[in-house]
Amino acid sequence: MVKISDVAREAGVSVATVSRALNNLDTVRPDLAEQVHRAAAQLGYRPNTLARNLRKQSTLVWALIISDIENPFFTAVARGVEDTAQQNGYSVMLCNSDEEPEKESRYLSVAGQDRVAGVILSPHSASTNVSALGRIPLVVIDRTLNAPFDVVLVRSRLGAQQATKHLLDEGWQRPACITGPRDAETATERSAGYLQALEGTGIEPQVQYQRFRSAEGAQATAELLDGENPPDSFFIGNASLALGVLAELAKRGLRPGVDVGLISFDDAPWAPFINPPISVVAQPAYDIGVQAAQLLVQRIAHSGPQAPREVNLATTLVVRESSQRNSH
Amino acid sequence: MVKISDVAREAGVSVATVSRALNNLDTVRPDLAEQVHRAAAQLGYRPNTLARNLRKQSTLVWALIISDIENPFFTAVARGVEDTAQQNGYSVMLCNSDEEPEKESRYLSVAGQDRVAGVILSPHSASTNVSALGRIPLVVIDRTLNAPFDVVLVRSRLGAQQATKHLLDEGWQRPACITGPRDAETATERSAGYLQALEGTGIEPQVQYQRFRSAEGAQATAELLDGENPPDSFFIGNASLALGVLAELAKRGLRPGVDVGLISFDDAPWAPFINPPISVVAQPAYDIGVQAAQLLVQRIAHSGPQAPREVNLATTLVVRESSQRNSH
DNA sequence: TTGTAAGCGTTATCAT
DNA sequence: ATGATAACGCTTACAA
Repeated sequence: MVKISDVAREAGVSVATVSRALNNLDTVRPDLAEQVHRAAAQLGYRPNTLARNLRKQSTLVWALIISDIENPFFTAVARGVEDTAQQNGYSVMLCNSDEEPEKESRYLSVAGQDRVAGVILSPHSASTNVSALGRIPLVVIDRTLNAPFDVVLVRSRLGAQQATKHLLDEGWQRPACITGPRDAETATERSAGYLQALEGTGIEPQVQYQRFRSAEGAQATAELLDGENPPDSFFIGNASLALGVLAELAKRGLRPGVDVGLISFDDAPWAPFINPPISVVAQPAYDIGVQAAQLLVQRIAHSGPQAPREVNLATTLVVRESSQRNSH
Repeated sequence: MVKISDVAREAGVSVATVSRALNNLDTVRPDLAEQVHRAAAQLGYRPNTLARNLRKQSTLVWALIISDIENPFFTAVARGVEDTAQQNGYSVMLCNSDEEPEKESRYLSVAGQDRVAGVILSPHSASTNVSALGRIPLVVIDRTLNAPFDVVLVRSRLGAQQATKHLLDEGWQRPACITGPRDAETATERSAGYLQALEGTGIEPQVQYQRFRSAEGAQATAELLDGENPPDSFFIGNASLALGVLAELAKRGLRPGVDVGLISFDDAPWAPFINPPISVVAQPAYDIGVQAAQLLVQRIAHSGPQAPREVNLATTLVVRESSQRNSH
């Protein structure tokens, strides 16, 4: 393996000059720099990242710790992070905490140990302990933390309110809300928006808090429909829940967009293609990733203490057929 | 930051002994080892991964380079790889090549540069150049490479044949095949299985080669249905295509499982939940990840030249409603 | 502007 | 079984 001293010999300069030239430090004479670059190219020199890391006590790698890699929302976020990282010379190590606190803390610990340059985290809970990171810059996404860090959020509540209002505007009379567990901020923000939309309408709110999974969506739907005051439409807190709702409705022969109204959070890949196409509240997932990455780049650059920043992004109401009346 | 020499002083031994004790090399007296561990714990010693990497010229990180992070198949693979890596003390850096050769080669280059301990790759094409990896162990998945490496594959052709035969057994008369582009091995293997199933039946095969995307699935369906010999059923090469097919069928008022038969490769999360539930050829995606990871662990352990191994996994036919006649 | 040399914190070799 | 000590390949004071 050709190293820096080989390049130095070939170029007839010292290793320090080679290092400076290769890192484009403008304290080196242009012609010498040129000479060094030629020598490096000729010998096929590849800097040894490992040595560089040890010397600088840091790497050019980010850790992106997300809570569910099988959720299309997070994969879109990941693409945003990755593209932006790339542009800034970083690689990203994608870690899937699978909503398990132990996995999450192990990844946090590995990130600290490996001296990654920065971390982007969608925390399992607001009380997630990030002390293992030491002074490594951190950006939080999707949910807030009980500590002052840069964070990128979406206005979930507003999106939920708009979706529910849309249901009402379409003429549905009794919308219900099926969302995630009470201890998930994303879940409660969405039900809060739903409740806001119902304020002053005289409609009695019905909210089901379940885990963000298909089976639970089906079960919640069944309970609501079998209840005293069966809803005629649904605002659903995420795409997995929506699948379960759809299955239960199909089982009962209830057609979305005709017999029942339906709108869901998150624009899953399947939403536009199934029958009928599903109306959704789309989150700017890719952009969340980009914004978080940009905050991280800045945080790394100005490593001094700096007030935490918060970025809030808007959702988009995408009206397809499932939320309309008599669309068939 | 407390380092190995601090532990050495605290324990009253040399740094060499500390290193040996901490790495559980049984060449150290038990009581001394005990003493070292206590000292390390007391001081809160955390080994510096960066120094270790430089010294060993390798890391405890794998690169997993997949071609599409938004494809549920690959995310399931990723989970299998990650869990197994974890168990063996490795972290995994997930890289999304997005089917772009340039991204793929950049990741290959970063992996080589960063001296990762091993790489698992779903190559964009059979001629992907992996020379940037040097002697870093490599395991290939999903598609083969024009070079002798360990590989984990699925018996796609057999799965496709079974699916098509199932369509025939259900009484469908003219199944068509919609699959990926001709230069994708996974695509052609699936059409090959379809063709095999039709051999000797007197049925005229109809195959559409398209990109693995929803829009193309819709278009192919339209072309087939508007053709001279419209099919009465479809064997579809992957889940994205299937979404497009479903959309086109809905547009024409054709109901899967009643007016038309339908079975698709890949058990997407939405497949069981939509109306009607979709029959599929399920790939053992998680297990592919596990197997690939295990091959990699072994390859790393026995770094000497060793004959490449090939693991072939079977698909599972999952019959739901879309492939049946008169299921309603 | 350039060169010399001192680390960065381990692991591994070689004596003892 | 243990201890000194030389790498690993780079970056960066400090000196010139």
